[in-house]
Amino acid sequence: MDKAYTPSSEPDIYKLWESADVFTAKIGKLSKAKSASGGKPYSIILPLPNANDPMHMGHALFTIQDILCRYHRLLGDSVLWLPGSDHAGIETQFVFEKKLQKEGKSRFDFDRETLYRMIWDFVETNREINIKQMKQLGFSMDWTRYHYSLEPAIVKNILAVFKKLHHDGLVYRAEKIVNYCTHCGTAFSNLEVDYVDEVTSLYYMKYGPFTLATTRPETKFGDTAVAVNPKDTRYQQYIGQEITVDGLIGPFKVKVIADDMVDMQFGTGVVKITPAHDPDDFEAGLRHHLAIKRVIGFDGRLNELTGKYAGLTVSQARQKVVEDMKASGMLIKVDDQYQHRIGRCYKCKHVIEPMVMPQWFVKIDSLAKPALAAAQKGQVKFFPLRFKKQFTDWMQNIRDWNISRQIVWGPRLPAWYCLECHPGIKLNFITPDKTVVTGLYSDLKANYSYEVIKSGLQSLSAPVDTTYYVDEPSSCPKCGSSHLLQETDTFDTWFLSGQWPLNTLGFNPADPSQSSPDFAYFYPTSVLDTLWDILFFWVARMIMFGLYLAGDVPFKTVHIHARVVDKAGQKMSKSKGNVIDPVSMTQTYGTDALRFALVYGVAPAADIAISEDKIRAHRNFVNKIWNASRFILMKLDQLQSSNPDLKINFNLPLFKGRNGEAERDLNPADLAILQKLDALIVSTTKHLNSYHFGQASEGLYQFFWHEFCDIYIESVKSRGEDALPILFYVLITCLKLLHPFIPFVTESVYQQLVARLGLSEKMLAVSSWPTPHDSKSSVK
RNA sequence: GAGUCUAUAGCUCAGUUGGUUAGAGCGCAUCGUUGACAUCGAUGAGGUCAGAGGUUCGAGCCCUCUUAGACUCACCA
Repeated sequence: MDKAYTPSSEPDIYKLWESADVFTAKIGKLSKAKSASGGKPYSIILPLPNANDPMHMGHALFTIQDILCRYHRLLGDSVLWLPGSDHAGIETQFVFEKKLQKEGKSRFDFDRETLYRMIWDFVETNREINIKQMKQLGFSMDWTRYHYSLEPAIVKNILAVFKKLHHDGLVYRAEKIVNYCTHCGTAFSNLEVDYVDEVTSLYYMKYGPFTLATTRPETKFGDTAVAVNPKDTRYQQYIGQEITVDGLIGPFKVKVIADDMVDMQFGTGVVKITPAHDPDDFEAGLRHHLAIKRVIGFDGRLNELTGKYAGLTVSQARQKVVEDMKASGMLIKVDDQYQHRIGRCYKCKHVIEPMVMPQWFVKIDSLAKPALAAAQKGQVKFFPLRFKKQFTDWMQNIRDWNISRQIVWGPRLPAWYCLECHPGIKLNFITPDKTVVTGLYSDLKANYSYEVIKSGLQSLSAPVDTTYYVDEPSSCPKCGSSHLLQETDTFDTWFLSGQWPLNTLGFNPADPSQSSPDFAYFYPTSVLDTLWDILFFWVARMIMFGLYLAGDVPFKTVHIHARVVDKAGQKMSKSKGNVIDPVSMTQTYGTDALRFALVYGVAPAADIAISEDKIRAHRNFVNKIWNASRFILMKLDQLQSSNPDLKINFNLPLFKGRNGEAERDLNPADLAILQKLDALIVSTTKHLNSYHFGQASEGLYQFFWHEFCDIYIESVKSRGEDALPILFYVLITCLKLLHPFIPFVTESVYQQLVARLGLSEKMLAVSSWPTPHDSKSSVK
């Protein structure tokens, strides 16, 4: 054996496991019943990484799942850990557009088919890297069951589920106010908006007979009412009246409405109502049947209804409007220290512009109720338990889910419109000579053929009342025209990943009875391990889809782990320059060192502080294991050189009588180490069963280094062959206990032992979980 | 505004139903090791477990309040 453990052998060890096919799940075919608790299906679906993502510490935390899988494999369970990767809709398109930008191009230079293919190729190259890196981290995933979210069978199922939702009356189109990012060019769900406290200005302006306070003077062109509180004695005489407001581009008239939404204490107790560009005002508009007047376009600029302000961006317009109001004496005062919350795009950080536009929604109530009940009944358990409350609170207040995104990277919604029946459909397309054309079909049909429009199509926007067909008709069922176009909106990524456990296990939404054997055997899965940040995005959606489609939850336990942060408790980010790259750490210190550092001394769901120092410390631990093993084998060498016939008797004496058997004599040092080892087996098992990985790893570290190496091995240096059985017994038992955490060094050592001792279990990864030597110790 | 979490040695953190002198890694000090160990071993310094009060025979752990951070959710212009 080399003088020190060399991580460069890790890829060979991984190949050894792969060649023995130990990670491939076998349905109901267990090699042997290895322990009382073993022999059951145990499955984990990997929280699918984004296909375009380079590996970071978040991925390295899959170690937790690997520990569980390897532990259960040793228990004798039929283990499936199913890997995959996600096309990650907006995330990927965002990265790709940045790349285009560097090349001096933009997405508007291409038709959607071309753009889609370009992103596809971009993702394919990265997907391979991702897989290679996961193997480097030793993850015992079943690569024969790897899936990608855009593979044809999965997309087919997604579309079938959409049709089922539609058939069940749970899908609808509606013109609602949505969170629109003018920079990303798409709407988002409520979850994708970050609200940031910011200090801005609050403008007090003359507004007909009133003075009112607003943060958004530039939207006044879209006002269709002004509101006061019905109890406010100051304004009683105006309620129901129509007032005239000087609008900078000429006077306009609005109605004064009374609504409880108005806080009499705030500002002057008067609020201008802009239903087209504010969520609250939109709601008020519904209550009072107000007109919706759009004055901001999807490009983030004021439109033709704003006179001289048309073409200005929102912030430019605000500045100009304020200047003009000041000049004309309409501006009363400005509070420039007004603190409030501004919604920003979680992706690009630009201010979210609430917009009224047609979108696709899923009615969520009938999906959420069973999911809520499942959490409350404990059908899905949460660990740590506090996340259950967070989950149920959210599920009780859930709103309809906007599933449509105005991007190209993802499956398009399976809905088709007839252009001839609905010439009011708005089109964007690029002609063969690379000109971008925008307009209503009714205005364009004379100059452009259907074929040119279809092949160059970038996006379309159909009025909310447009008839659609969810099965592609060859011609319009109403008018017989063949001029049909498919909706250009794509699915929210989470609509796909919400069905991930079902799709990867071979569930057939069209006919559940035709689902694959994997589904029958491994569903519901055992554990879902993830970070809390996607509890609502992903976990909630999976539970809803699982119950809705398959009638059962997708996993029995949700295990929430924390974020990896740096030594100072800061989130790792490129801009802070505090990112520790897991791949380079494995190259420097070995994968095992990194893995152990990620779980050692970490409390459940507490932030995981990682530093190169910590990884180095655990590299030393890994090396300690290597050298202790080397010492024991050298001891064997020495003894065998003087006694070639030396045989090791592995029938260790029990230190308490088993079944009334008499106690045997044991050297006090032997007795002590065996008793402590038994306690270690019991505590490690207990901690793994309760997801206390930090404590499990600490116990193993303490025992191996300070009990076994410092005390026991030191004490046997002067002893002869009588010490060998217990030396090997303790070593092998420790290798098994440590293997889930640090698979490479333990397997590497174990292979040496197999070569020297001819052990019956030839591979540690599929050996057996230890039970206490003393029959009276018990493992829960 | 509602809710949740965190506060333990210089630094990063463990401490699972309350029980004897509160632990680890890194760092620090002294000594020893070069035939298991990119070292390793031995010994040591260092904490009124955020503050105050309470329950208890007994509290880092349970309860209340205070202070300081972090996070989640929420439509106030």
